[in-house]
Amino acid sequence: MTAEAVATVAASRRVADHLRAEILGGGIGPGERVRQEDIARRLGASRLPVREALRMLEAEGLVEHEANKGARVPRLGMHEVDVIYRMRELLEPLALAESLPELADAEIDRLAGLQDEIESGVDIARFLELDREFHLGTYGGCRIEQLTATVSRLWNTTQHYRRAFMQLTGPGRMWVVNAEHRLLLDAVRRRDEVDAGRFLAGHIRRTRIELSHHPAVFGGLS
Amino acid sequence: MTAEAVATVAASRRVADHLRAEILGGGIGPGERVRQEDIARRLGASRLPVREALRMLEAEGLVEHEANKGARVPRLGMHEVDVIYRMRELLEPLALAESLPELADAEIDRLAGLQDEIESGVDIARFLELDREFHLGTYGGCRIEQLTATVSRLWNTTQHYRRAFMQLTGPGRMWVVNAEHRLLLDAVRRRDEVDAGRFLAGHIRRTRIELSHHPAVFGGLS
DNA sequence: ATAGTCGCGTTTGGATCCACTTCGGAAGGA
DNA sequence: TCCTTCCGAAGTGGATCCAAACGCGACTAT
Repeated sequence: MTAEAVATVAASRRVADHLRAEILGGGIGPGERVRQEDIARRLGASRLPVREALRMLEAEGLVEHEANKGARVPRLGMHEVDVIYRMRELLEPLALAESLPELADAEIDRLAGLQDEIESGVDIARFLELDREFHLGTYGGCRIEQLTATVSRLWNTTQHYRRAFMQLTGPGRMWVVNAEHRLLLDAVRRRDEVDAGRFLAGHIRRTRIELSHHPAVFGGLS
Repeated sequence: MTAEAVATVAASRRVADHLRAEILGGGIGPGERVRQEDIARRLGASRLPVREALRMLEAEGLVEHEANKGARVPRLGMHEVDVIYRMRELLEPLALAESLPELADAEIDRLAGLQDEIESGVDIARFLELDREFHLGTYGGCRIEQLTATVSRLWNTTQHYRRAFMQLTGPGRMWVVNAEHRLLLDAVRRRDEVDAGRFLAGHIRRTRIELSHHPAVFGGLS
């Protein structure tokens, strides 16, 4: 319609990006249906790229698909989220070790800047964005597609429960997060993969355990 | 064509299953292109379900997609396969621990039967099928979709290199595999997740190291 | 009054058709 | 002779149209 065809990126990718952002931002929420025609009209595209986009998101674990019944955002139980966090404890130190030698100093500076903004006091939505950008940023040097893709999937599928947890508990224990991030950053700067991996695994493990103390995060939703 | 429309399974799933079997069976091989029209004509379907199937397989890591250039089976380097095996060392013991309490005795008997057939002496193609069925079977009790899907992906993307390795080295050290499988099976029967996890990690690690001693597996391919 | 059944609307699944990009080859000029 | 450029074929991306399946509501019969 309007002159939006500036960059000829594939429509299916554009749709997928939009839907991903909407789901991660909390606009859709677990258990909610995603109707093809709605999305198509809303994004000004045909249903076909929407279908392909939904297949991609299904691959990323962001939606689940049932034959003749359409797509919906999956609803996870506490145990499932717990195991996904255990997977993160195992995989992310590996991704970090792969990334460390390739990580440019300038990039580490940028990550430190993100942490500065986190400590400056931001709202929950912004914190979730920054935290994600910070951690995934530390894996930016990892060239193993399978590993980075898997880690992203694990982050994506649990995003909603991180938000619910933050909304439930408030910023009271944010100082712990900040301390862990600072220690992690320092180890990254020293290119010390052992230290960095230990801090990282501890950071994820502590979050997992705190999550398990708040079952309300998984019970009461939209 | 023929009356194959017995069960009305979605065409896209049928296409995906067929392609997956063909790629895992070695019919397509790394670096090879997968043209939509070819597949569509060959399976008697339109190009649309083929496109959706390719998107699913892309999600499973079996093909990679480039805009306006189509899909091809990815070609992995030695380091990439090495890291994927490290991921397996970390994740599969977790999947096994999740699976063990739910695994029925009858299922364990069936897995032992698979190992019997492996030891009876089979060709490489059959061994690859049995080995895959054996290991993934031990994770059959794991109810965490993200974990089982990830493990399957890791198996899928490295299948071709396992085949190349077997063809290169022959069945000389098969007794090691058999011993490891037997020890693993025994620990599984005892529902000992610590022992089982240790044997499993060792099994994967040994394979990874042997693979790394044979760079020819990654160099010479059609 | 309630439970079962029929039927219509909504939504997804699939096929055919058209447009755009890419790659290979041939022709022309330096 | 070799490089450049243009053209055609092939293949992918996208849109519209048609068929099939699920869900909900109304109606009927017991």
